[in-house]
Amino acid sequence: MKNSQLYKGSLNTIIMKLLEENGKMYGYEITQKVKAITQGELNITEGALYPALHKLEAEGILDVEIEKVDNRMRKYYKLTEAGTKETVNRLAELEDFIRTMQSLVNPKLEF
Amino acid sequence: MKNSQLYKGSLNTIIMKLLEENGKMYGYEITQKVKAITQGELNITEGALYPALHKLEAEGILDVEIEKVDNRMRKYYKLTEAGTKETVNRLAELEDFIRTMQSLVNPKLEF
DNA sequence: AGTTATGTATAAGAATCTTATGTATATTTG
DNA sequence: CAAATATACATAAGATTCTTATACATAACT
Repeated sequence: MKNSQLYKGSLNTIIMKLLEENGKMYGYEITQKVKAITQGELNITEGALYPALHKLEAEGILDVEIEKVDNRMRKYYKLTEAGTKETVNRLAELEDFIRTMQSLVNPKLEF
Repeated sequence: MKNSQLYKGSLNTIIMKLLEENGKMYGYEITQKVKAITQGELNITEGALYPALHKLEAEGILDVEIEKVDNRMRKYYKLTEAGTKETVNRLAELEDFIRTMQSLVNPKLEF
């Protein structure tokens, strides 16, 4: 998704957070949204996104709903009830992670 | 290194930052230092650490120096000149990454 | 007419990490 | 004193995640 290896492992959290915020989204929409929010910093590739979405669906985190718009297929994903709960955990983990990395990189400061 | 997948890809940056700060360190020392700094949050496994050190050495980022202390072997690693330069880049990448993740998770706030 | 944008999908390979195992010495604990 | 824990390095098999390439299809722009 980026030249930097750091983004590895963060895709699921990103997807879940966006869905929590926007209710339902389709794959292509997610890629564009992330690109916009990060001002081009982060480009999610399809090869990473679609398998991730399928896996989250298989795990019961996401529900899917197919629509046809302008004669093109769209698969809208939204969080299940379990997915909504899990998102809370994932976001807490992300905050812990960021705090931990800050403490490693900036050991002098308090956060 | 942790139950959370988020730490994937951050090991190299962590190693390089610690070596930048402490001059030279050996593997086991790194694992203990990280555990201490993060108050147990992050435990680097040997299966991740040693291959990472070997690779950084092969890439010319690290130099190695073997010592024998208390009849036990220690391999001290330190940044090469190129490694020191690269560390600057990696830390900048980490800050960008953290900022980007913040903007995704906390889109209302400014950073 | 050809390129770009929209939209989803998968497969091969790379990279990173987990888990398990192996070797060896020193120290602590029951 | 024997056993467990700590110190110290190493690798191999497998899991997971991602990149890169490819594939299909329609819409819009140039």
